[in-house]
Amino acid sequence: MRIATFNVNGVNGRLEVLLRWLAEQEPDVVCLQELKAPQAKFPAAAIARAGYGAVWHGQSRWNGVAILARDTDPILTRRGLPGEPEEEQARYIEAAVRGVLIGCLYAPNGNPAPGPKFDYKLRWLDRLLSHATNLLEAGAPVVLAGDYNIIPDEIDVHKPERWRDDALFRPEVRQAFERLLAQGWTDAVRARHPRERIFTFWDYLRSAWQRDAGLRLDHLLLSPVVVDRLVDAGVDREVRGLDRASDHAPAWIEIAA
DNA sequence: ATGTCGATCTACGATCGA
Repeated sequence: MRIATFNVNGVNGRLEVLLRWLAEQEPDVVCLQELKAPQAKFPAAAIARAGYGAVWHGQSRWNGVAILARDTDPILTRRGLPGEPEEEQARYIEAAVRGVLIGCLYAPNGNPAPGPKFDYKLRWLDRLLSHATNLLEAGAPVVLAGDYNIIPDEIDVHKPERWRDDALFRPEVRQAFERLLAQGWTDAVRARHPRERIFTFWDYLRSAWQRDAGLRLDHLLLSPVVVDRLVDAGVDREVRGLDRASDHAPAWIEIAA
């Protein structure tokens, strides 16, 4: 069973790229972020024609998250994190697919730091950590996948010194990621490739893709029972090189059925 | 400092967030 996460950067603007990748890789579960589409404009019909059921949490202009499931419908368990105000940004959705609970998240970018956007990012991560610890309690198989907007470590960024003061790499957010791991979650791609330089994002600016000046921002965190089933993990880099590509590439895990 | 996207409005260019 293959579970992937992909920040599409506009689900309608990138529909061709998304459908092509779905057809080629046939992932069983897909977490999408940055839909940039209101609830009514999610391309559910085209995605259904590709063979996927979907649940989504849209928002006009920005944010937006979705969970797709091949040949079945995800069973929605929540939209938004616990304790969020009703008018909160659309950054979290959760559903059960084939016996695995899938949390799909899009953490705030947080730049510029310091500032109100950075403060919002830290508050949002606090809410995520509270929910994450509750998810572990039952001992069920859970995958928390998405764009964390966190560079976990120096190996995850092409030039660490240039990113020292950026909201993606500040100690406060790296510590939030470490606290998730301390709760008992496993960073699947890093666990599978302990010393490899792996990126999931390349900026549109300054020919970042051509220079391979990337960052690793998209992560799949596994609860302990899922780690026991982990077979492989990786990144579909070639998707970043397609015409009209997102600035992110999909990251994925393969777990024993 | 650099300077690219998608979506949306300020609407055939400008803006915001990333």
